[in-house]
Amino acid sequence: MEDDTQTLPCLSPPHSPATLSKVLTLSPSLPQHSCALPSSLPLSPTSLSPSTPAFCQQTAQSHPHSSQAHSLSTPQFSGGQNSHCLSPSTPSNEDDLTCLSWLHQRDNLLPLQPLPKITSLPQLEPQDNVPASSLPPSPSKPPYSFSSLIFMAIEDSPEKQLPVRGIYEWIVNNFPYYRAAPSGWRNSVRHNLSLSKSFRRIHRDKSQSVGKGSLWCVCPEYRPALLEVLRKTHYCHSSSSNLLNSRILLEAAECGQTSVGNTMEISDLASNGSSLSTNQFCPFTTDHEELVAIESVELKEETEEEAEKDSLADSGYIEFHYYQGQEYHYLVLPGDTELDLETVEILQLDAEAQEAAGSLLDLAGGSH
DNA sequence: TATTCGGTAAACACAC
DNA sequence: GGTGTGTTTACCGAAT
Repeated sequence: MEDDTQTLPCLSPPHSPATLSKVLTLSPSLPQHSCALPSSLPLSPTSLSPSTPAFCQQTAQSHPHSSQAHSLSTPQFSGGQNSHCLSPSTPSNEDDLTCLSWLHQRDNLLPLQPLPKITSLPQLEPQDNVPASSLPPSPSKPPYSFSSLIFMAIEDSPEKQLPVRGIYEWIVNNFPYYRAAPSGWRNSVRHNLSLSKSFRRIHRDKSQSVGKGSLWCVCPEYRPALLEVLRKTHYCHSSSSNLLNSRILLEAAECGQTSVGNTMEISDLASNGSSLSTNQFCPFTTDHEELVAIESVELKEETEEEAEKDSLADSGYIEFHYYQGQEYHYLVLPGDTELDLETVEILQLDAEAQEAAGSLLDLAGGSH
């Protein structure tokens, strides 16, 4: 019964959230039992230093110019070259901001799983040389709702659609808790799929049928809401000062996209102005630098003129609209963002950051 | 206190 | 007939 997932084709990307979880799991700010690592990702004590996350090390090597990683606690990735999307051949891949690349690129996702609602922090500063042996054996239940899990699973798929079985597998692969959990959660998944308006069933052509059931996708109109839920979940469970976790799900929105254009969410932009990182989670276009500049200009204009029209205002966000090339984009910022002109200028002028960065999200930094 | 939301369990029908 | 999928209902607890 439970073995089916083991026989399923692997739908998970090479860089699953679990990967970075290796690093974050060892963060003292997080319960050490929070995340069980996939068997395919054996712990390597040498790469588990919280102060020097593996992804940072990797980035430092691949991006010598982005060495300002010293100020960055979030992972950096080689954006354009990174196969952020599971479907490299996807036509829209290059410009695809819809891919939740963060699912692959920031393994610091998983560490959020078990976070208790404890916000005490000072004593939670990262400690070096945390022995892997100190890791408790069993993972705790992720804080994400099933809707969020389903959302992430679907968004993480190349075609942005998955069969129920594929959703099962994604969850199991990325959240070890469910690997050993009673199978009841699958019922919950199905329950959510059926009950939630956020998900839509796609009837398969019988000619294409590769098994039972249908494919499921995310309703575009509900995507912002799902992203918001993710964000809130993140904040709720990562209010600690652990920078490694501070931007995980915020960046879910970075690549979010609605039917009308691309969406990027910079949730922590204002909250951590001191850390303009060059991290790259989002698969920006090759014109990213230009994109940044355009966004910056738009930020100034829209902040003054359009903020009140923000359709997301109720959710605490401000939208900034702009055109890039032939495409319409909009940038989503938290409503309480205090983005001043200086910051905008920095965004524009920080050529080095732009060079290495692929995501404004990481320019945002974060400290919650 | 009432409402909402999410999780869980169960039952049932249907398809493979 | 067994199993997986999809739907629905009900209940519970936590959060608002």
